[in-house]
Amino acid sequence: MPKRTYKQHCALARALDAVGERWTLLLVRELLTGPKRYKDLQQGLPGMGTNLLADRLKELVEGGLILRCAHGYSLTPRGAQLEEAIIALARFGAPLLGQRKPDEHWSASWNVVALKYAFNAVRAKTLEGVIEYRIDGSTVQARVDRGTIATASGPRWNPDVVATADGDTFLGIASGEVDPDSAERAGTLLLEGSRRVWRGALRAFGPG
Amino acid sequence: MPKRTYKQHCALARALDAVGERWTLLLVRELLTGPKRYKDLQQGLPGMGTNLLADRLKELVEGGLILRCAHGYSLTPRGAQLEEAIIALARFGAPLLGQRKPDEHWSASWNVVALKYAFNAVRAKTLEGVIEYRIDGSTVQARVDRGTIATASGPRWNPDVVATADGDTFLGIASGEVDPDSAERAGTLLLEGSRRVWRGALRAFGPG
DNA sequence: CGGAATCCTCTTCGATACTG
DNA sequence: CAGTATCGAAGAGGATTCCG
Repeated sequence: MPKRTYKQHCALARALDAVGERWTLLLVRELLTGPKRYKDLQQGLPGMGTNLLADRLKELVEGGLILRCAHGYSLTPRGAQLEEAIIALARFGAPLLGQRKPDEHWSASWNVVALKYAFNAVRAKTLEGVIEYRIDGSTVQARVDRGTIATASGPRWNPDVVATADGDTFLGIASGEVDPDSAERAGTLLLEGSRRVWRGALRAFGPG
Repeated sequence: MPKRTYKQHCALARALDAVGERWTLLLVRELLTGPKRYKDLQQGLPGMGTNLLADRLKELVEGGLILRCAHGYSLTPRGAQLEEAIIALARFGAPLLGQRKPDEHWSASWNVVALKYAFNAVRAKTLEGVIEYRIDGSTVQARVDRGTIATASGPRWNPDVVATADGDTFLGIASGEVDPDSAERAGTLLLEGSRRVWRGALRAFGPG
């Protein structure tokens, strides 16, 4: 099996040899929020052939980027180093998001990554606290402290404010098409806890 | 032409829809150092079919990432936004570089990108000045000022120090396999100008 | 000569069916 | 549940040819 390579002595080409094939970075994105089973990966990657998923998993294990574990597959520390590149790519792709098309898939867990790329360290300078997002039944947390951010895919920290809404409402707020105050009055967005932290979060994660 | 897409409402998937196909990011890398003609691109991307290059160029023009210009093709401001993602990927790929294999291509112009990803803002805090690298006849400059870096693919600024060597010597120094002082004594590395700035550059760009 | 379009072969992808 | 096997469709790679 002569694996296809660019044959360039270049760091970018090497990275693309390792993770540049179709589906690979999306697979890593799935594992960025914690270990996943084969079945969960399939559901998070609709359209990916099951043989291809098996192939990619094998490649990534051989490359030392992921690990077989009791609960399926998880990222190694080396694999987790891809987070920065994924965030940078996502930041580039964000302006292309537009409105969600009817045939497009969407998963609440992708918001963990979204929080990171949307996070604006400069505007978050004065923000400190934990924001908990409850989206379509799943929980995502962001912990902001002195211009840095940490995220979690479940309830890890004690939240200062809890925001509950369905996916479309959050997507609308994130894109700037939905006004948070209006959504709250309309009852599609429910806020519990510190208003001050919530307003800071809007500043840190909002568009523009 | 139904273009292949991941059909996910996710910023990473959107980015990969736009630039995730084979060769695309390497093509953008070529243009990061300035406008290039079709022929130059072919030479910088050995192994890429000419039809594929034409297709990719068309896609990128349609996507607003590159522009036809008098001298061939150049990046638009939007296309230049890919630099951060490319640097992040290259930083991930750098540990995979190893030694240059005999069948691997290498181009001096790739060092412009390399300087950026290898640049360590923390260690460069006290460095200020312009370093000029002359590699196999081509000139690359790095301008460091208060922890920030700018690069140029030709002689744009007045250099504080000029380092002249062949590609293998620079690759060896970058990977830590060649000691700069030994290389200088051996005559494979020639330094002209400020020793202080050179030592600072070694700290800012060196491995480890 | 630079800048492609065409043709043909080979590999990879994606979907479905199948197995331990 | 976690994969393997199969096969048609799409994409990639190389050579050649065409066009201005």
